[in-house]
Amino acid sequence: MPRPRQPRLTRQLIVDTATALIDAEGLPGFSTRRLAAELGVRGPSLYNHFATKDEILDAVADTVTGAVDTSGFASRDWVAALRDWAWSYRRALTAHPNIVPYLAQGPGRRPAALAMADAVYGGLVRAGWPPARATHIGAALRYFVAGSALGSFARGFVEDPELYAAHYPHLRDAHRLAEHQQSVDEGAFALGLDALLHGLTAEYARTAGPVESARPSG
Amino acid sequence: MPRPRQPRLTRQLIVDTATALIDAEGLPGFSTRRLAAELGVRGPSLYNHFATKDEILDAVADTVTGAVDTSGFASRDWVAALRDWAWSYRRALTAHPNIVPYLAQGPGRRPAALAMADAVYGGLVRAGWPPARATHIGAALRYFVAGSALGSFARGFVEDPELYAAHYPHLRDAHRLAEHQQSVDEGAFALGLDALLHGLTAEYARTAGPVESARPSG
DNA sequence: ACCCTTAAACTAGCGGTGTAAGTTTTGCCG
DNA sequence: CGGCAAAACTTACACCGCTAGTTTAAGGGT
Repeated sequence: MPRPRQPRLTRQLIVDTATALIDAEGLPGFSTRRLAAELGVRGPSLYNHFATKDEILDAVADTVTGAVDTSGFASRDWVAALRDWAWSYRRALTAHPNIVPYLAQGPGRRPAALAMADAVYGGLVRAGWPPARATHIGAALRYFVAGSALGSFARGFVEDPELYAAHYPHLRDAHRLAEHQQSVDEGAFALGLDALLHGLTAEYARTAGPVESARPSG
Repeated sequence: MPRPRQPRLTRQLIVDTATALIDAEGLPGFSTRRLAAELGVRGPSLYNHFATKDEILDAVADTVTGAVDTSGFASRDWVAALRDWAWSYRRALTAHPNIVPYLAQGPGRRPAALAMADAVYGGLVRAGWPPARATHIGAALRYFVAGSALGSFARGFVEDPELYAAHYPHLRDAHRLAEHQQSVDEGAFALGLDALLHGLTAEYARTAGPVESARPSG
């Protein structure tokens, strides 16, 4: 078949369909041939629009990351900004959990991830954190959010009571976790985030300060 | 070739070789044929010892998790125990970073991961944390450790200054992160862990208490 | 109005993957 | 010592990412 009157594929259409496919069938079920079939097309046609499969995945990941809101760093104090950002970040990832293992490996060349890192780092430095500390804080929060979206604690447990009862006495009711999965994960996230921010606030009082009153000695 | 005088393969030998191969070439470079070649064998022979490739990966992941030390929960206060565990957990994962994306998806049916979860949960409950809180704390710490081992913040940046300078003003020196990768990641982990534990200590003072003096209400 | 370049689909095919099926020979147990 | 299970093998299937070359339509230049 030759070139059609109207192009059947667009980068945008490919990315949207890929996102839906990954959401529906997971990363292992996502192949270029399968994606092409979903688009009514023949596989290699995708390579007219993307150079590699990873480039498609990067575009999907970038779209997901693009939904994260970092506007708090422009308008609120750093603790509130971090909290808003972390929750927004988490919501963006849990909306498409299957892409997280790919996405979590690093910002790489994805512009949205870089813009996010830039906004967080800039906001923290503006709030008076030393640059090295700002990097650490951004990384630590990213660890926590990515980990929470990736390894849903509850989802990992198998629904087979027998498996646990025998050998792991404290986990006797672990299979019930699957029922409360969302609430367990959200509760753990809320607790951990609050604890993190609490600890950072204490650290801030000890070592950092507003930009206009730079600390006198190193 | 028929059955040999002495079996050439053992589950243990397969797991060890698989671990080394994954360490050396990463998850994408790990295939059953490649592993078999490394063992001087023909590919399908592995299926005499493991049912699927994932079962091999589970065994590798379980061995890695088995190196995590949870003994602190038996001998130290809960804060020190959590700290020791988190660092041990992190060391175990960063020793084999390439398996982490697979491992981080959940404990599943891997006994070492389940034993670890059991020890942490039990230790926290013994220390006076309400069961639901103990679950949340274990999960939160796991998020943080898995996230830090998975998405090394520094490793994710590309070594191309131009890429950042143009569009992300605050990340102008991001490419330098690659040079200090280990120190950035460890610093971020140390900061985040301390903050988490600080926040949990405050929460403990507010809501929990030793088992022998159970709170009177709610 | 025509040519020519480029775009966007196609088909064919390469080397690789996980794994199922069936074969062969050995070691061990009754 | 007969027979069965174990552990290697070969063959093969369906799928994978991706390359190469083909075909035809779209669109810009003269």
